[in-house]
Amino acid sequence: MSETKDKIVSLADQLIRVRGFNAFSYKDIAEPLEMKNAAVHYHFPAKSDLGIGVIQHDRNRFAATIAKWNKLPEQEQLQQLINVFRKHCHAGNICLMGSLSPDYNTLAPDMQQEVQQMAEDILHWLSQTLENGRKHKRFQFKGKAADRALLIMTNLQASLLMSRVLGPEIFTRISHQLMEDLIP
Amino acid sequence: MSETKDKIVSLADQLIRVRGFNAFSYKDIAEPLEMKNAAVHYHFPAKSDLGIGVIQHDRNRFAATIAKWNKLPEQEQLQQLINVFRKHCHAGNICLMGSLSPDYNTLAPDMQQEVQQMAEDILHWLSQTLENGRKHKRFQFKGKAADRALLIMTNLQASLLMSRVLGPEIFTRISHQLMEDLIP
DNA sequence: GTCTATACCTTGATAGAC
DNA sequence: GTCTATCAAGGTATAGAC
Repeated sequence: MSETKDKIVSLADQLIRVRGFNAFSYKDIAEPLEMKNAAVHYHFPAKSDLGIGVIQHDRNRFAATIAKWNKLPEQEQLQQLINVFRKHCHAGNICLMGSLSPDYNTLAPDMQQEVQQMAEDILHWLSQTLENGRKHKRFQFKGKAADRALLIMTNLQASLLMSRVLGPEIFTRISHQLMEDLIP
Repeated sequence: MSETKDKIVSLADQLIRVRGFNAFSYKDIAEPLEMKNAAVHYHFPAKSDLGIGVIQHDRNRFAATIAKWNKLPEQEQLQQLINVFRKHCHAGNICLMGSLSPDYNTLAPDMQQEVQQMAEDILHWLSQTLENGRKHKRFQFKGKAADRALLIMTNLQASLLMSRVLGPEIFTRISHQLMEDLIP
């Protein structure tokens, strides 16, 4: 990936999180990078290509990140995930899923599929982590790990949405209570 | 509120939930109602006026609805709320908060304030209901009722988002596990 | 309350020179 | 790879007749 392409993806990622996929334009990419509208279209012909680029970049980064956490005890792995969300929260950002899923119906099919796979990625990892943590007596919870992963995932995702409206202390309260529920 | 105004608000409500505030236009309102673009502007001069109209309509309806539930035992009140969300889910809709909070940064200040108040409305009611339910031994949960309300609210809100991407069984799993956690 | 007509802007996207 | 130039389409919003 060229350096320019990389900068475009980074900026688009920010814009999606801060304003939403349907609320930014190629102009918002081109201007800060001091290039022309058409130059952006050279790298990403259609807007959905740009969206897909952003998601794939995020999925790769996520895969690399959880690989680094691999040896940590499960409760610390989860805490690391929460820290990632906290950083987003204090930067005023929401997560990609939280931004793209409301717009899902307006997205091109190939971009929809990418969103779907991103959701499956993170749920799969979280289910595994919860399951292992329970096995090692580091977590306690009722029901299936996959269902618990859904609950925690929705907590984190929507906590960023609510924080945007009601302030960042919302995130703190949610993440603390969530951890307290889980630790024996 | 005139009948026409009412139809406009209903349709705008649908469009916000299905496609998002920044992804529908006055044309999408005017055409199905067989009127002209300008006629819609007569009722709602700016798009933010329309957005505010939709939110206020929803807040009023919510207030009327919870008043009707007032005499029910708390776990049934919560189940009623879940049923409302389930209906949205199967219609392919998300909740207003779930749709408007990602777009929050792009909204006019007076519309932002309305979104904020809507969030406070529902959190206030849910906190009270949880607190009363715990007092009457119909609910069990750790921590403050206000924090628990945040967890449950984010579960419900984001369950509609995830259902849109991964299918409606996501909502079923989340709402069941959520209730099971809460019932002694 | 609704219409026609229109002003004015931004959008996503393309063609072709360099 | 980036540019200038341009496109058609669609957006919000307003003026003024009926």
